[in-house]
Amino acid sequence: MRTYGQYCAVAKALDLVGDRWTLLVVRELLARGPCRYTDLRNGLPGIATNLLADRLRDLEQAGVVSREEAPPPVATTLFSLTSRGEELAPVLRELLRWGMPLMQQGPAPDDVFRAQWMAWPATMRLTDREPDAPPVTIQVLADGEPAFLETSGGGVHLTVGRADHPDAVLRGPARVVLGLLTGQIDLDAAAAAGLECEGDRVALERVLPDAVAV
Amino acid sequence: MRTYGQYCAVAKALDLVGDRWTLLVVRELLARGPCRYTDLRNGLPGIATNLLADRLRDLEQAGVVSREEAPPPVATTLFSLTSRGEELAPVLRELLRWGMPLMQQGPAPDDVFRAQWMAWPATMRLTDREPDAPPVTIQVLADGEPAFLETSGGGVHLTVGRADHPDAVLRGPARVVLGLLTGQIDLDAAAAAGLECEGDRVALERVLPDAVAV
DNA sequence: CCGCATCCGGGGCGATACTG
DNA sequence: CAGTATCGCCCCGGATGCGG
Repeated sequence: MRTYGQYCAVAKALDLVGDRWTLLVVRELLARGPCRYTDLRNGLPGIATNLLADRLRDLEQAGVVSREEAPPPVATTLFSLTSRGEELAPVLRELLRWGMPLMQQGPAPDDVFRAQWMAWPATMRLTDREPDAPPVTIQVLADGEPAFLETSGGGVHLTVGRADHPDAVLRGPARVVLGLLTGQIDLDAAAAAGLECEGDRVALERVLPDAVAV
Repeated sequence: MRTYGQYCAVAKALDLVGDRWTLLVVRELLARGPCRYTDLRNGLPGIATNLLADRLRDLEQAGVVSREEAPPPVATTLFSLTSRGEELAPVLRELLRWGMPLMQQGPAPDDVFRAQWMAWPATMRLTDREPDAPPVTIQVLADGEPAFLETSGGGVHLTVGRADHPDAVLRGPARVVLGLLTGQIDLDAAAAAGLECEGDRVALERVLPDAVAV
C-alpha cells in the first residue's frame, strides 16, 4: 500500500481514502445504502471494473466497507459502509459544499448524470413545511433519470426510481432541477429554464426551499 | 486535465483537488499561510519537485492558489490561498477529524513529522482559560520540531519556530505531544509516556485541554 | 447475469540530476 | 531559490475472458 509517510492526520486519512475513485465509491454507498457490485458500477460511470474491485478490497481492509453475502433467494453480494465508513459523511458533505458552485455552469459536453447524486444536495435544503399533514410524494426526472421525494418526520428524502402515485412530477435538465432543489432558483425561473411541472402545486410549495440570492 | 466526467458536485470538487498531493499542498498553505516554494517542499516531505510545480500550476489555474512576486529586498515568490482556496478549510478539517484516530498508534517506522501539522489539531481544542491575564507563550518540541503556542483573544494559536522567552517548554515524542494538545491524555499520562516539562506549570494548565476519555 | 481476474497500452507519479 | 529535464515504474483506463 502506498502511503505519504507523514505523521499527520490528514495524510493518514488520504492514505486510506485519497486514491482515485475511492471517495466516489463512498459517495455511492452513502447516497444509496448497501449496493451490489453492478449498482456501484452503474453509479460510477467511467470506472474500470478491475479498479472498482481493487477499491472495494482496499476499503474493506481499511475497515470502511464491509461485504456480506445475501442469503438465497437473493444470493448476491452486498457492499455497505461500516460505522467507520459512515463517519466519512462530513468529509463528503464539505467536498459537496465546495463543489456546488462548479455545478451552476451546467454539465460538460460528455458529463454523465445519475439521480442519486441529487440526494445529498437536495436533502440538505429541503424541509417539510407541514409535517403533520399527510405525506406527499414528488416524482423527479432530471435528464430522464428518475427519483422521487417523500416527506417523512419533518424532513424530505430522495430515493432513486419511480413512485407509484406521485402528487406532482418535475421534469427537466439536471442543472435546472438541481438549482430548484438547492434553492438557487425558484419555480418560475426553473420553468423559464426548461422545467416541466405537473400535478399538485401545493405539494411542491410545501417542500421546495425558498430561493436565495446568489 | 483529467476529469471524472460526472455531473456531480463531489466529482467536480475532486476533479480540481482530488489528485495525489493536492490537498496536502492546501494543508500546508492553510497551516502556515503564504509560503515560498522551498517552504512547501519542506512541509511536503516525499513530494517530487516537478510534482509540486505541477500541482501549484494546476491549483493556480483552478483559482485555489495565487502566486505573487514579493518586491525587493525579499525578491522571492510567495504562494498563498485565494479566498476560494481558504474555503477548503472545512474539507481539510473533516479529513483531519476522520484521520485523528489513526494517529494514536504512533508514527510508522519511517514516517516524517513537521511541527505545523499540529497547528490545526491543537487549535481545535485549546482555549485560553484566563483571556484577561497577560499572554503566555509555550515552546513545544515534538520529535525535535520546534513550534510555540501563544494566547491571543481567548484562543491559542501555534506558530512554527522558536519563541524568545517562553513561559514553559514541552519536549517529547510527537505522538505524546499531540495526544496532550488534543486532550486525549493529561499531563501526568504524557509525563509517563516520555514528555519532559519545564517552566511555569500554571501557564500550561491555563491552555491545555481537559483530557477526555476515549 | 454477477463479480470479478487477466492482459496490455499510456500516462501520472517518484527519484535524481541539472539550470537560470 | 524556483523551478525544468529526464527516465523508469507502477497506477490507471479499457477491453476481454471466465467461473459461479
